[in-house]
Amino acid sequence: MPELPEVETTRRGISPWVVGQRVLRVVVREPRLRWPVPARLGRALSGSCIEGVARRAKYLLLGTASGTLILHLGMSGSLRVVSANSVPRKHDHLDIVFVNQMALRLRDPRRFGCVLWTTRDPVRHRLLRGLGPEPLGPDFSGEYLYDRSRGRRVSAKSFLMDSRIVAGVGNIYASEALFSANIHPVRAAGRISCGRYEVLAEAVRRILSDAITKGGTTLRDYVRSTGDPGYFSLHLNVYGRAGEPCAHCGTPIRSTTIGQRASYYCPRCQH
DNA sequence: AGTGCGGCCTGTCCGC
DNA sequence: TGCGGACAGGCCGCAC
Repeated sequence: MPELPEVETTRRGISPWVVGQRVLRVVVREPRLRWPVPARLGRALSGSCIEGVARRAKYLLLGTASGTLILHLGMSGSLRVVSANSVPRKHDHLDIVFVNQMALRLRDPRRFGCVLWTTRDPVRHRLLRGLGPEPLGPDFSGEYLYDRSRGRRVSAKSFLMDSRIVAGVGNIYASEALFSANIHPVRAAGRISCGRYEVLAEAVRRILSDAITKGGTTLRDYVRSTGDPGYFSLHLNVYGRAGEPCAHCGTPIRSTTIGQRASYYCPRCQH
């Protein structure tokens, strides 16, 4: 499942292969993603150069002179750079074929991802305009979380996963960051001190940054004719470890459901 | 406004 | 061994 670090690693992995390339055509084998792939995509992109690949939250933004391709990998999406004539496998839904006979190929078995086109400033697109600050950007801090959380009764975990509060913190990283900051995931967001939010914000930054650094070793996997990008394995302290001893105190890790999401925490360390 | 939840999908895992 | 069913999971969009 691509979380923010995987999306950032994907961005870095494909950038050298697509930036500056001219689009020859777009091949859509399966338009039924989360939203239908726009029929005008081929017309819009063909003949244009990809000028840059940016990221906002977990959205990838491929910029051209006339508009921006907005791409989300959903739960199961991946991008590879392949030879344009390589045979697509099952779930290879879309190719952006370049003049140099390479192609950017989207694979997404569960089709929770999306491919959209906008001619406006992409950050004003309805999917992006309401997003909170980037967790690795300058506007994200403990003080910011503290200010936004006053009066809020939602759980700390739901608060941290609310993309309007901070963009792109997924289920795994929310559990891990809360564990690192010793904050119980169901504690009301409005009842956490500024100092504890400072620790939490720093934990979010550190955990995401470490994961991106680890992803750097897999960059070459984004370019090959077969196989998938190898998502890196993280060292996880609590996620998926129900029943296992806490690394700090040995108490068995517990799992519960918060906002319909699996959540993991140490009942002794987190409060 | 804040909060909770339904729904979209398929691969994987479990029990029979 | 094969099969059906439950489940996971990002996140939008709706209902209250």
